[in-house]
Amino acid sequence: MREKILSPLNPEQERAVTGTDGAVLVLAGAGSGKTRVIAHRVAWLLQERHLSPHNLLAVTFTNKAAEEMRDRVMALLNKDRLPFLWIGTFHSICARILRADIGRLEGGYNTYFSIADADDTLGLVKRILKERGISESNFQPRKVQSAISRAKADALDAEAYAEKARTYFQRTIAPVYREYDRRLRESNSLDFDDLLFFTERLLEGDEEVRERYRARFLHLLVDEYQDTNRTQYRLLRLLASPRCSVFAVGDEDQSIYRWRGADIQNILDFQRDFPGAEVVKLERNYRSTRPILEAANTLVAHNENRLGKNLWTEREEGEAVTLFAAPSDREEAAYVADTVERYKAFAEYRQMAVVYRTNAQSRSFEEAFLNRRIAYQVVGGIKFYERREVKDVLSYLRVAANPLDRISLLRVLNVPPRGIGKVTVETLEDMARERGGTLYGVIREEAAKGGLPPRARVALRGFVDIMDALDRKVRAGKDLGALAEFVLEATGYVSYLDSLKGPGPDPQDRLENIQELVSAMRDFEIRQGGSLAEFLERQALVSDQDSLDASGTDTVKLLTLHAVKGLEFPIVFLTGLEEDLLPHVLSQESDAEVEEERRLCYVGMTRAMDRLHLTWARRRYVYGTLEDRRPSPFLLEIPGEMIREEAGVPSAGGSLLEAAQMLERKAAPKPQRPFKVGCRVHHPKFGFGIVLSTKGEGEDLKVTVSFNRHGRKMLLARMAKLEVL
DNA sequence: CAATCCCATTTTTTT
DNA sequence: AATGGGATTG
Repeated sequence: MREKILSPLNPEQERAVTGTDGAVLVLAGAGSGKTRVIAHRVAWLLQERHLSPHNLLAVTFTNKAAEEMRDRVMALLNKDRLPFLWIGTFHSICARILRADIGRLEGGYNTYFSIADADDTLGLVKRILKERGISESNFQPRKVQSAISRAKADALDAEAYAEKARTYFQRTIAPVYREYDRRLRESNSLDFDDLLFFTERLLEGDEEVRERYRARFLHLLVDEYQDTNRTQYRLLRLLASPRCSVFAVGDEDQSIYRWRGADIQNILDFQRDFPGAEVVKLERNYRSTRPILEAANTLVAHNENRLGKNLWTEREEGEAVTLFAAPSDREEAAYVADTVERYKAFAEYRQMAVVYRTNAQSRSFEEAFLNRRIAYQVVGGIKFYERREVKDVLSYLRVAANPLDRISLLRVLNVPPRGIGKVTVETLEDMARERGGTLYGVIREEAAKGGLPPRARVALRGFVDIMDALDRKVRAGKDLGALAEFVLEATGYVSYLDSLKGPGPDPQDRLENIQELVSAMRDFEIRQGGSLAEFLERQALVSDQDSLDASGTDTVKLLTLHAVKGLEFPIVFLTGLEEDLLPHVLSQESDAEVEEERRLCYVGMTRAMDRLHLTWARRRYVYGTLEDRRPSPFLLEIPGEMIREEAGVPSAGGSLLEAAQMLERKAAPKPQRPFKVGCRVHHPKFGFGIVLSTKGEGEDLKVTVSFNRHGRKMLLARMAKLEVL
């Protein structure tokens, strides 16, 4: 057994696995076997150090990674179950902790709390802004949402935020934040940040709970440490007693979630935070050939803010990395599809991946693959559980599980339309406020009697009857699939979908999505034996990667650079290597942002085991208009001799030299089109801003600018005294 | 109250 | 290109 755990490891990996009981930081380069190190460490602790599974907590980045980790450990130990071993994402672990003890926090939450997703919370922000007459053009809901999220990551609740608010923006949204939290509270709902933030407050404020977990967890193992945020860091410190061993694995070169609050300083400061920590570097790469690794190493070496390491591989021989400059995005897709077909002679589809910066780029590839009948799967994108029809059905179930969930209740009250209109809803909300009762309670009262017009009352009655019947089925312990089917049937959802023809998604597709939901619920019931509440929680916390089908159908994977993290493929197409796409237009304000984009590129390159193909397009459709594109500056950071240029279509020359010239040309002043999307401008009255888009030309050139202080304005270029900076 | 039409805007990445 | 919101109409 001991052999099984240690023999597959190289000396550095073994040192990490068998390392001290103090803190350990494993700096694991791409493809150096970091997941393996955690799995083997867990197995080692259980087997050789005789720890109980009860004493370990392993944190992964996705639920899928958690499952794989558990499988690996079980295989190493020849066990077919390990029920007391906690493995999960920060969010799912926090949800679990809160289910047990959220009642000990102030705020009146109970164990049936719902988890509000990004869509729910955005809707909530919009409603609040509208109610308060705050202009959405100056306070974009998205910005407000992320400010609230940021505040929670900094452990600032609404009160603390209001106190600290200085800028006009902060002072305006402080009450919005307060109202947002109030609404979540009355809905017995938590957003993603709350899951972490509440757990922090619970552990910090409640000694008994804190000591319970501290006494339990003797080892904390954290994967992807470079992408933890400040709250997660504080949680770690709260959970770790002085005698607990913290084992963190990560790679600062793969930190790509700064925009979500991840703080690369966590990993850079590990040795300071955990004095005496042992540091193990894993620099041997088992994945890629030398040409691939060399190109990737050279690129990422341009970053300043890194610990630095030197990845090497024994796979000396290998095909050169190629670069293809396509005349257009269509032809880029055609090139990829053609190449996929050629590989198909000796490789499987599943061994190939097409990677891009933005989800919108998947389209041209989907079209090309559809044409050539290449089987593919888009990972992520518009997520399954965010599709409207799926959310509608889920919302019924959410109300059944948590009747206080007002957000879900308002969503389905009149879906499919049953005659409960805006006026009625407003009346009901007023009544709830006056009587100090819950919205759901008021609806039930008014359905039975009350002062509403008869038509509205009958409509309410219909809704309440459905919910009552659903409730009975939940209590009777009906299986999950049956619950979903009941919702469909009782609400007449299928014929409602039929009536939705016209623009928008094909009703047939929507129907299939719903059927998919029903079978996902069945599957969950059979495989995990889970309850409705467990299904809803799981569902709320799935990641893009969780949708990667394990069923093993042979498909080419299409996915973003973020979604591809942690995966590997024999053949990788890294596409859209263009200026303003990678690095993205919206991410070049600071060096830190550009460095993150460079890491993103590095992550994409290092996914490839045998073949890496880079592509870009000279012209591309962006929001429906054809744009001229330039190659990504990152391409010039990789020496020409490390890249072989593909001729591809004869008319397309496209050499690195040419790329260099184009970039030089760009550096020189460009008089003909001064207002480029993304460039900074100054206006005498509105101050500094960024050009969002342009319209028309010559005399009629209009420029849309997002000003720092004054929001979005559309200006006539020849009138406004706009100065390009 | 619901359906229809028109206009404007757009996420870059997601637990 | 596609989607969502707002206003308008039946």
